[in-house]
Amino acid sequence: MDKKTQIIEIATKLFSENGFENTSISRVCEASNVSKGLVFHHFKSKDGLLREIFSVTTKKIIEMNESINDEQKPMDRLYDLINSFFIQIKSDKLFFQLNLNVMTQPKTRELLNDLIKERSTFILTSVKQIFNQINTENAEIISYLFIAELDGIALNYLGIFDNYPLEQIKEQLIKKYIKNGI
Amino acid sequence: MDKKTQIIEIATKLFSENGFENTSISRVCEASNVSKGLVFHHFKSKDGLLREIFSVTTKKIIEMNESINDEQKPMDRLYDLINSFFIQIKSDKLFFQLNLNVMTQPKTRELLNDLIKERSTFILTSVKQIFNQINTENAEIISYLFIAELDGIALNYLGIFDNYPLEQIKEQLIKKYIKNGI
DNA sequence: TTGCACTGACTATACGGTCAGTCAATATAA
DNA sequence: TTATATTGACTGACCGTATAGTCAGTGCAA
Repeated sequence: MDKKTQIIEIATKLFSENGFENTSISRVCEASNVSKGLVFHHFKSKDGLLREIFSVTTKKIIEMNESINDEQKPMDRLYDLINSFFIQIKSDKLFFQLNLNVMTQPKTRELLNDLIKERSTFILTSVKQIFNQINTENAEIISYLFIAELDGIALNYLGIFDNYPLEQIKEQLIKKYIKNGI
Repeated sequence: MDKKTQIIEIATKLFSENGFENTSISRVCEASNVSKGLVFHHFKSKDGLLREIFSVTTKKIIEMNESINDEQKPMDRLYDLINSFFIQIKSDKLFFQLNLNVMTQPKTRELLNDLIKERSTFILTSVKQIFNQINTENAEIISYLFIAELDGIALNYLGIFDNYPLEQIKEQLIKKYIKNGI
């Protein structure tokens, strides 16, 4: 494998597990069997490495979204969205962990500000599109609330509550958004 | 003012503004006109200082809740809860910032694990009590979702979206929980 | 021969934490 | 009242360590 890609992958894992500030470049080098010089050859700084990681992740999110965007009915797309969110949050905890981590730390949030804006705009637009097609009143505000709900669930599940009843919460969400008319 | 209290207050402010990992004890000392030795005289470590800060904050939350817990109707209490959340989030951004920060960083989350559990249990219990009195079906899950919504709103408002339409989101929340029957 | 991925020893700096000691206030004893 | 002992808040120089980042140089593919 390309060593540059390898550095990105290992760094993503370590940043997720230990947090960005608590992961030194030396540890990344150790874990990926690469010299310190090489990291700074490929990335202009530790901050630059994080930016690249965040960009790569955003690309993945966009690709994933495009692959789902079939010609389904909007209600089914919403259902799929909720389902895939809960699947992801269970299987890829670290990914969510890292994103929460960098978005809630003042320094990294500043560093990634433009990339965060770019990503969140994309997500808002996608969700709003669905609610618009469902013909929801107040689609924009409902979209904001929907995103807040998912983010809040991720936050509470990953960082706050023990024995978080994910499955029941998912059912409740589906009931709320799919079965009732919001 | 007591120098110990002063250290706690200044440290809270700096940790909130710059993040825990990005605030050195030296900077805390500078800002509060106190020697390094004194900080370690009062607190056994930097981590210990953070734990004390978090504890103090939890105490404040509990006190605040108890002062609200009048003999109001449960629906009014829910209304008050939502309102005071939105007032707080606007006026005390830094406070929320710090709490999100320490709960999403692996190292600090570990360090504060027991305190986070204690606080979140208290919050869940308080909210569940209200929904129980309203006679909500599935009060526990509804409580989890309600808390997730508020946390998500805080996260999105403080860390993700520009021009977050707080006021409209508040109205929508009230409509959902108070005017409709959830 | 040129260019580029790659190395690892090196530097400057900043960090958390320690420690010997100062000083003022309080308690004790005469 | 006066002299002495004890406490505990407080200082700042100091220490070992770890960090991000540099750079002169190596080896290899085109």
